[in-house]
Amino acid sequence: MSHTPIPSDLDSPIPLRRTRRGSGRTTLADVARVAGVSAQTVSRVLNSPETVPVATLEHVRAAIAQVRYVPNRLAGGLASGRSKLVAALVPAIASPVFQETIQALTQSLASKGYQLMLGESGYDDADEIQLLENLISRGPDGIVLTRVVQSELARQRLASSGIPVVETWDLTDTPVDMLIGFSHEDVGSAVADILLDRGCQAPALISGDDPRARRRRTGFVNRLIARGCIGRESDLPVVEISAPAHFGDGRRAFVALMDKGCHVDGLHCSTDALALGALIEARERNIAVPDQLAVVGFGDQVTSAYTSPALTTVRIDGRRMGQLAAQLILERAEGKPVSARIQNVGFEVVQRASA
Amino acid sequence: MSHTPIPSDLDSPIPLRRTRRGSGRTTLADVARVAGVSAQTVSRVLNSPETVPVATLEHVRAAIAQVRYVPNRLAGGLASGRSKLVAALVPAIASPVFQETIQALTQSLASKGYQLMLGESGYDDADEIQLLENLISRGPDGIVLTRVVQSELARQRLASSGIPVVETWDLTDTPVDMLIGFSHEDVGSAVADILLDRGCQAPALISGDDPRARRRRTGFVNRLIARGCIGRESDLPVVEISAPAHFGDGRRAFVALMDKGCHVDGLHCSTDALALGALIEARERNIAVPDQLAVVGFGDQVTSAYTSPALTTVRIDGRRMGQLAAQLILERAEGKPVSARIQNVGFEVVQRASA
DNA sequence: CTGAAAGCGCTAACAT
DNA sequence: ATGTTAGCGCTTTCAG
Repeated sequence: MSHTPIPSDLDSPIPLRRTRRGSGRTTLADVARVAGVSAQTVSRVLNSPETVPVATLEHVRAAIAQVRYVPNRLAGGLASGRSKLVAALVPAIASPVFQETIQALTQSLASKGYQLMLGESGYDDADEIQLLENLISRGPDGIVLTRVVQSELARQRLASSGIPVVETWDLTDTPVDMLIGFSHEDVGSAVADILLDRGCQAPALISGDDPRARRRRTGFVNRLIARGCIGRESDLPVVEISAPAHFGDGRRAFVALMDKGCHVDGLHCSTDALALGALIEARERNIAVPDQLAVVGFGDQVTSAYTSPALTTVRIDGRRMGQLAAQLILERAEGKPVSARIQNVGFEVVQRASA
Repeated sequence: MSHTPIPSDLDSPIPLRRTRRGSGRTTLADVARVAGVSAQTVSRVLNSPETVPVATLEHVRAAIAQVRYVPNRLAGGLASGRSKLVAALVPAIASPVFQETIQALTQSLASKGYQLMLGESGYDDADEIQLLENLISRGPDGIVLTRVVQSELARQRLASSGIPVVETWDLTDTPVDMLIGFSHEDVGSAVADILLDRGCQAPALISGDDPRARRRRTGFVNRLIARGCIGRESDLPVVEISAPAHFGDGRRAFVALMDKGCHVDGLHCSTDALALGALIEARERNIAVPDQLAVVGFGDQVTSAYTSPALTTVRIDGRRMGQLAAQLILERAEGKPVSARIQNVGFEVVQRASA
């Protein structure tokens, strides 16, 4: 109850209750003491230098350097409500598909002193919520998802957290908050057009089983039907591969397709990795690409331009999505008006030798 | 000055100084109120459930669920000194080389409720320190570096931070703290042996320019000299590529090598990506691999097993390094004895068709 | 322009 | 087994 009962000259022998030992690390207060100013002034030097006269600025900065002060942003974040942390949730970290996005995010954020926290959700939604809660509990200033949120519970948690959310790599009519993506259905249609335009009559599909690959498949099938190439969905030979799909899967899938005895003159693979596998297997079987078989991938991996024949594919600008997502979150975090909550970045058909 | 001057029954009209508005989010105290217990008990339910009787446990958990409480780990971390955050610093996020390590780290940490913060250092050390300070300021419980720390200043900062540090993907006699890696020199020697053992007489090298690639080069050259294949370093035709090296660079480098008019019957490329490029270009030029030219890569990317001919290469267990790094940090964080501060995980030569 | 006080939401230390 | 109290290190608010 008593505040330092009586200011005596003697060292108080009365045990001053208990005390928690500080971490021992240098704090703002230490800097303030050395510089002969208040902690507040040091804080201002760090966070709003424009409000401090140059003389003070330099003096305090010298003190900071002298004591090798490293701020504690956990404390800063707690006090200010801004952590300068951004969370990103990716289905698979090792998938080349999302790397440009992750890299662009990291770089765009780092340039403003923000840091990325990375979480891996996997392709099923089992612990999506747990992961999200763990991320939210760290008070990020924004959350970037490289897909549309699946479960209703997760959507609610995100919405009620009040944290800016950007969903990417997809479109939806009901985004949680902000959205930067492209239409997977349209990609499917565009690929169908490539094959039909070059005269293919017997198309086939090797597809992943994640929701987005499924939607590309839908777009592909619908366009084939619309243009009279096939009568109904079941007319299209399809091999489905469970995500994450690799090179070897494409090779095996192509074998499976051939074993079915299908005649195929146009093949769409739902990732470039699968397409490369198909390409290799076709060569082994002396099937000429593109003359006997046209092949179209998706994703435009770095390697795809250098295969022989070079792979015709669909290029997605993952880097741009990462940059835009970072921009939206930074704008929100700094209270600026947000450029555009919903953006369709589209895609680009890359015509190469394989189709 | 005054503490609630006179406890009166009336609502004090005296303005109670100022007050900061809480974030509005549900706090421990809210849960405590609903459950009719103290905040401390709720904290114990969350952090050391084994010390709480089952009845209380269930009661409090019900309250937590009811008010949809999400803990604030910024506050928790500040109070306890443990953030359950681990920082990782990678030269290039998009490089396939480090993906397995990042993924393994993320997964191993997530299983214990820890979260990964990712930083990209680039291949030069310009802002290594700034990045490190930014990461350190977030109070991580551990820092994983996918290389040996370069600058002395960075080493000091790391050491004085008191945070457990694991350097990976390399060996050194003077680790900052813990170390999990393999010898790049030994990799170079091993590759030289592969080529020499199959009778190559005119080896060449396409190499990256980062410090580790340079050390593989040294090991390669020294073994060639030791076995009498070349007389001195300058006898070896070398094309150096600046990191990050891609597929296309390998192709161009091989062109450069041929343009020099070198006769080459054995080629080592310091990454698989470079080797794949060389393989493609060799095919274009009707150079038979491995009969006229043996090719050995480094890294064993997923695609390397499926090229034609399949690539002989050196496999590094990035996943294992990530798991071990996570394990060491978790052990330290939980005050357990640490398994082994320094571990050489070695590497494996993967003999395939190209050599 | 600078400083003092209060408190962000939580856990450690002590007390019961 | 549970509660009380005092901070963790910082920023916000208000007062000069």
